[in-house]
Amino acid sequence: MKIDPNSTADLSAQIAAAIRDAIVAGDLIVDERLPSESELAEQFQVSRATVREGLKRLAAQSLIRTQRGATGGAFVNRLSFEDAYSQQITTSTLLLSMNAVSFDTACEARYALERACAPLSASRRTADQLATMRAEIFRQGQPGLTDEAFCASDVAFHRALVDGAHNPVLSYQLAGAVEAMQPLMNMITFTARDRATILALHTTITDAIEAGKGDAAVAGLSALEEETRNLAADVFARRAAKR
Amino acid sequence: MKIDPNSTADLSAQIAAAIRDAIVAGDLIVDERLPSESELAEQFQVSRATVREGLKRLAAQSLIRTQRGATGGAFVNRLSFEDAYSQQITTSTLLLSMNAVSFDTACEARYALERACAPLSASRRTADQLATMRAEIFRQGQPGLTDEAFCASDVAFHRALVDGAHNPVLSYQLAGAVEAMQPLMNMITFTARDRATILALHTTITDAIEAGKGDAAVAGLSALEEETRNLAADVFARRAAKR
DNA sequence: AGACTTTTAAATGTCTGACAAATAAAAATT
DNA sequence: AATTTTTATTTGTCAGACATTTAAAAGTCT
Repeated sequence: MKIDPNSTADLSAQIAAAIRDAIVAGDLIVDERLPSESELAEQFQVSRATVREGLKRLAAQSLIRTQRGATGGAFVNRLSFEDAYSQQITTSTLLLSMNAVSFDTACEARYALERACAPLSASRRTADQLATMRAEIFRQGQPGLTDEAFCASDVAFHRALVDGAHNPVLSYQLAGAVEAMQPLMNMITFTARDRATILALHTTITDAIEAGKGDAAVAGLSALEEETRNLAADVFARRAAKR
Repeated sequence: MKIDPNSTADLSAQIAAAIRDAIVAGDLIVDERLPSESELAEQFQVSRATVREGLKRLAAQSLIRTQRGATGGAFVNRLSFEDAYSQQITTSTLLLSMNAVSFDTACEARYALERACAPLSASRRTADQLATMRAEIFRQGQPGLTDEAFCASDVAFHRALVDGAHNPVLSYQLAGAVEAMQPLMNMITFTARDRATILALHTTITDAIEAGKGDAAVAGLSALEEETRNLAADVFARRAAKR
């Protein structure tokens, strides 16, 4: 682990990169303790403050965790799926909001990915996941539900569908795509008729999943995608007309 | 933007969270300049060192960038797809290597996602992307290619396929899945016969993409998935037998 | 007046040294 | 032997200083 004294980059960034590389390369293994901040400072020939800034960068990416006290220090962190989820969601959300990604583009990506899960979910979903989907459908039918609550329930429904594939890697990837769409979905106001249409499609999809018919679930998702895009197009058209 | 003086969490983490929330909520917009470190220190009632540690956390996530000099400071960064790619790849790679994700699970996720792109790619790919795919196939046929180079070319091939969908959100999601598989793929040694089989499937897929036949491309990817899993199973079986 | 150079001010980057707080091991006490 | 106290180690935070970079302001020359 070395840093380049001729580089113009911040020392703290170089230190973070050096340690990160060591972790990715497997030179530092999970739960291994890094040298103390003072020792690292001596190793890299920098001050403790600079080492700390480097370590904070790594902590922000959940690559290390720190512990105070006599036997404390910085430890290589086992990146959990949960940590990765939340990072993914933050990143995806900002990516969409900052880059003028069109609703259609985001929607297309989301449903394409979700269709990839459907056949797996149809053959593997647990009774529990199926029950969650039914419960969310029921909730979505309750009168007096706010648009935000409707969207949140929608996310929960799709989350259960995705988790039904029983593939943590897929769930992780999809978490970003599904959750990042929520702010965009929240811009839509759902009429009672819109909700009824969506509900019917959710039921179609759930029935297909229950019956183990992946193809039918995929078809249902495609119909839902079209419906969602039409709804959004209406909203944008109305908004444009107002100006 | 406030921090909770009763919280036990690190002050630098709280500061980072407060600013991150402000960015996600849209209170701080892209390219907006944050107050200087000294001003933030006064606002949060902490030392400048603590503020800096918080800012470094945000910089590690590409949420801000800093500039030195008279008109410098910390600016809200427009999270680019490129930045998001590389973060995704690091995260995905570590996630797989640290969590004992089976080859089959990773492989299944990867090909499921890739099949989601295939129909879009079949209808939208540019001539350029098609040429890239053909070029990589040609490279993969060269004798004397190392296993690592073969894998790298494989990644480039699939990358072009995914980018053919012309959906940056999909490309971003897939970047992680495809690249994170590479270390796993590198564990496999490819015989000449294996390579020929893979090459044939790559050609099948490319032909389908060129002809605009999404279904055929999907079928080709499924065949490739099976082939890949069989190869891996052989490797693991041989390795187990050696013990 | 305009072009060039010098100065200045503001900001981040780094260093030093100190103290606070947490924590586990070692030592002392009951 | 069990409990309490002490000690050492480590991270978290602070204060102040200086280095470096940068752009604007001031000054100088043609």
